[in-house]
Amino acid sequence: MPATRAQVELLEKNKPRQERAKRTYEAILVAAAELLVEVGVERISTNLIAERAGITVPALYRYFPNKYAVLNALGAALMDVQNQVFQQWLEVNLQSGDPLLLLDNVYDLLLQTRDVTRAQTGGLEIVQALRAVAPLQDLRLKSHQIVANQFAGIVADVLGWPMDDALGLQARVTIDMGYDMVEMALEDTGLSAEQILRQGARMLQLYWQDILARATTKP
Amino acid sequence: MPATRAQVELLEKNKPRQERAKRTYEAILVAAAELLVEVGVERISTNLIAERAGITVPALYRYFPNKYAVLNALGAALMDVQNQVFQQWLEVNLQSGDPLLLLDNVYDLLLQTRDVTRAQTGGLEIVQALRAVAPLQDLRLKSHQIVANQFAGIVADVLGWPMDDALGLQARVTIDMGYDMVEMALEDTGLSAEQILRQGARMLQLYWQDILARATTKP
DNA sequence: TGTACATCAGTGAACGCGCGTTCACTGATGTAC
DNA sequence: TGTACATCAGTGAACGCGCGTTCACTGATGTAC
Repeated sequence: MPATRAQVELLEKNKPRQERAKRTYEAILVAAAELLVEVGVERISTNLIAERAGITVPALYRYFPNKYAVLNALGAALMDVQNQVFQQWLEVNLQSGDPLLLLDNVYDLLLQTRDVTRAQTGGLEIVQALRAVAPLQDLRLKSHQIVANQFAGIVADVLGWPMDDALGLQARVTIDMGYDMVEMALEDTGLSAEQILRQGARMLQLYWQDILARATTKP
Repeated sequence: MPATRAQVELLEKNKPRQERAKRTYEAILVAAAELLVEVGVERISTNLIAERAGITVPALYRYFPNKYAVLNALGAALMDVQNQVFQQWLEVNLQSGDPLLLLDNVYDLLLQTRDVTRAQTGGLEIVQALRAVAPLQDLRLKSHQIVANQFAGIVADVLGWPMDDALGLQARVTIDMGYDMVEMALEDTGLSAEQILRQGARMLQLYWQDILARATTKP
């Protein structure tokens, strides 16, 4: 039964080789992002995307097998910049020598992630589509998994802890909650995004202080 | 431009009056929930729903003006049972006399919310649809808002605090993160839902312990 | 520096299908008498 | 207790439209010589 949902080809077909093709490819992604905002996931279509991109439909089919592949490309790009923000945040805060600095700067990370997501046209709508559209769900889940593993690895490394299931789960919950906070900050425009993220950062900070406290107390 | 997204009639048309009609109405909701799981939000249609419900399309139109109204009814029902779980949890834990008991039983609340969401066919998919489909977004946001206000009111009441913006925001972040944790527990079947919720409960617990500690320290 | 030509990129036209929506209608229900 | 009838519930048929997808094709690009 879930066969209906999972059997969707997401891989891109021909990679653009010439200059003109690269512009077309980009135009497709830009058009798709705009339409995601304007009409929503449930109404977006290859016809609509091609028209907005200023090309004919068969031109789109040259690069993408269907609309899910377009959304997948959009989603992959967003996951990528989000991951890069995390990566860079880790590096900056680790090279200071004091790993506990990470805890103090969670708010910065959330804010930067918010900024980078908001900067992408349809950033929020892309994340929401990754959640709601079955063939795309793996992308977000795997991406969070990777970031969480990296985070857990560093915690284990810095503190000399074993990289066990418990740590893995704590890292995963932390990462997912972080992204959820950013999503919340973007979803409800009636609330102050900064204040939400400040509370969220505090929550994660307290969580890790507690994890650290328990670990150093026990042995 | 967002006019394209917002101008969707969500109100139901004729309420079912006779017995037969009530069965039809129910069959529509059941069919829609099943199809949400099987084909997803982007593919669900009034045609599909009517066929699955064993009625003709005009019969569906008798009760709902479009598919969004069907999803809205489904979403409203789910928000309702989730709110009832919260309501009951509050009552049970407050009548004990010690309001701090609430903190110890956050895990129970999360677990119960998970259970009730999972019990509804397409429970997770409904929540995801409420996030991703613009005309439905208000339903989830307003529902969380109401629950958060109620929570803030009780905290203010029990502890004799002023019901200010800060408290309101803290309550709102708490509620939203709670639901996000439940969603996470249902989304990633590769992880133990119970362990996720245990970590999530711990996070919220530490957060409120800190809020309480700061409040009682200051004056 | 010029051009022939292989390859890449995009088009126009066409298809069958499922979509949402409306209509005048038939049939079912339940209650007033 | 029986039935006439107003109201409620559901049908069949029809519509125009946008959807995804494919085809044989023309046109653009860039590089080998």
